[in-house]
Amino acid sequence: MNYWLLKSEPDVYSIDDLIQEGEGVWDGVRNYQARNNLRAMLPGDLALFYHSNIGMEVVGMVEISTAAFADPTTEDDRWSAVGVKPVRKFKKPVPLKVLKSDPYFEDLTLVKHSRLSVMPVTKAHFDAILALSEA
DNA sequence: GCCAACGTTGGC
DNA sequence: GCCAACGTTGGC
Repeated sequence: MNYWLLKSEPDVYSIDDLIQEGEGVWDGVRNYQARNNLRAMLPGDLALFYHSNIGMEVVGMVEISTAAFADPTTEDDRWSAVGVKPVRKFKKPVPLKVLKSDPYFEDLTLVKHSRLSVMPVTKAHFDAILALSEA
């Protein structure tokens, strides 16, 4: 079981959009490192859902429902997509500001490499963010 | 709206 | 294969 963080601009695709759909396709990734992370995902893996630009906070948790397949938004077979299902939306989202101000998260990729859109998260960090969402 | 960080492209 | 130019992302 692996843990991840998925980043999306909410005015393009938000956690509410995913909840409304019931199941979504995480596509449109055009970065090799992010794509490699998508390809390492397995059904049942859990991911945090982060809203970039607007909100700038971790807003919920999702589950990977389908392992990587060809990205349907392009003919180019270099790119991959995965299926995702909502698990829950946080009552109390966890702002980037909080993660940045806590030394515990200084190695979190979201903090260190803010441009990567699909990244692995350690179980410890994952659990700590869940705990903050309930604090 | 700006700009730093970073990835990609293309000329050499 | 290097690197300058350029485009994009995303925080501020």
